[in-house]
Amino acid sequence: MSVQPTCASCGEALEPAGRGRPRTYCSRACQARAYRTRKEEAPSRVPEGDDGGRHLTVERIVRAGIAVADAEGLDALSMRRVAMELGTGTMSLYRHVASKDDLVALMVEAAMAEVPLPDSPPRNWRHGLERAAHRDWDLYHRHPWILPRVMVTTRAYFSPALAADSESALSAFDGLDLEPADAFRYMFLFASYVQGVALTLVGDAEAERQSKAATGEGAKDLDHAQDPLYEPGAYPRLARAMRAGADPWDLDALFVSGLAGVLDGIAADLARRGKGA
Amino acid sequence: MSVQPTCASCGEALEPAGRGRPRTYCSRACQARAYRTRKEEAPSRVPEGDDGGRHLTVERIVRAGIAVADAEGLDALSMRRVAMELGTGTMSLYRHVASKDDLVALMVEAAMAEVPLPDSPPRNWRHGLERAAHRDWDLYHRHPWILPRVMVTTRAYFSPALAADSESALSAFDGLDLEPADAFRYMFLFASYVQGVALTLVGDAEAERQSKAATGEGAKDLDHAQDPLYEPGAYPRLARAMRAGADPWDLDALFVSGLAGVLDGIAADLARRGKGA
DNA sequence: AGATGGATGCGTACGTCGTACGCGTCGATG
DNA sequence: CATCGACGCGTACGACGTACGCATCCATCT
Repeated sequence: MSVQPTCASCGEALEPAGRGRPRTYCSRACQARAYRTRKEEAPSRVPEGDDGGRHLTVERIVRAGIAVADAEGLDALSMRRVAMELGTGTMSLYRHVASKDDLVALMVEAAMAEVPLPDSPPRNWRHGLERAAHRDWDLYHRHPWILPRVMVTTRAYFSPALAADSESALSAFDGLDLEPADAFRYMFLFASYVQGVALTLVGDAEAERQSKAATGEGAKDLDHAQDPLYEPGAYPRLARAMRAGADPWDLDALFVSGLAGVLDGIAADLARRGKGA
Repeated sequence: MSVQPTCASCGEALEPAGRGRPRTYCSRACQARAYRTRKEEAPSRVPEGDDGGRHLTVERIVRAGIAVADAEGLDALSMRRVAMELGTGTMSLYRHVASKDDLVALMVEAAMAEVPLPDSPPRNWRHGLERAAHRDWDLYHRHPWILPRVMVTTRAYFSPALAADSESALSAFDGLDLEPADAFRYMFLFASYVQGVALTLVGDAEAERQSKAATGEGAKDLDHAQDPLYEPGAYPRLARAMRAGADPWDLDALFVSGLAGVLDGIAADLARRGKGA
């Protein structure tokens, strides 16, 4: 009887998994099963509707976690902090959540479920992708902290919400009779761009929260004086670009502008393949 | 005399900065100055060439840190670990490095400096951006751990290497007589895409290292049986795409394919503005 | 030669984190 | 009324970043 940890779903032995965070499940299949069974066995003591606030549930824990992450970033999320928020002991959380990793995964699911997927078919593929892009953009605006998690999800974890998101984006090409591999390539280009911009958005949000906490106010525009990025000299082109235009950091405008470029690129490839639509 | 921390460069008071990691410098200007002075005052005791290995220097520390991060990921990087690698006491590192945050910043600089920027002017803007893209791609292949840092750098930190990278990419448009703001928009689109793909690359690298550490071998293709992403059902389009083609996870191929799309998009916008080149 | 003072190495200690373990208490069921 | 599983949580351990202060070394100046 060694101290080897076991998969929270199938109970099989689970290697310590190198130096990274300890794993909770042994495979994506196991994680998916855990989600399913959790949803099925929900009504335990309280008949589900009753949420007076006394009883500790997964939903309450996840909600509290999301509140903390929204307000103060993923760095501020600790099990002790969530427990304090709920007025319970730290270890009580582990009755409902397998690990911190698991909690964050559940938070991502819940946060993504909050922004609905479009349910009507798009007018055309371009409209479909634009809708999908703005949905994601909205998501990252509300919950910037989901990005670092998304970035690891594709291979290591399984996320129903993320899969549904991809599925929805892919459905934009439904009528076009594309090769599945081509549709996948387009979606990959599209999703990579959106996530790439999200990186900047998240970095901005983080920086803004930090400077807000430090100075008590949103220091949106610091003293660009002696900021090396704004001084011509080492980076003349960059400096010119940073000073130019209204505000190169109007991320929303940059996002839609770049998105148009991405869609134009896809359109060019579609035209080359004779699938105009 | 309070316990308030001070900026490592200008010595000014530095607010605790919310919940995030404690800051080391009070502004990008201060960080840039710290880099400059550090480079100037380098020859202290040992005349610089002598690197028998006995003496502790910033370079040795940074090299050790990079080695650890390359081999085991940023999660495995701790001050104690770096010190052990160098056979010194943990706190000795702080004589040469202001904080862990500072160390990571220096590691990013060193890692990026290792892959040279092109020094000849590009044949045309497309060639210039392709060169830049492949340089970044090479970078993320060698040092996946720099991405989470890059993602926060734009606003909160200043990185000479990153600025030089952007400057180099911008130079692709040199002959075209573009508005600075337009060139910036193109670069933003381009960089966002590259970073977005890098997200997937990094996630893959992380997952691979974990499964390698766990099973002792690179489990490149797990049992796709009962993997919910490969089973038609909940995600039919996605499942079809995942099964389709040779290997949808040939990231290098996906990268160049998507890059072509991005460049086509930029070309379309250039043509619309009558700047064909 | 001896004194001095800054630069350097590092041991100890504090407060944080995730979480293993085990005890106590409850409520539903026999 | 006895029992037993589900639940809440107090304590403790080994990681982490790093503040602080002492010891040592060497270049310099008397």
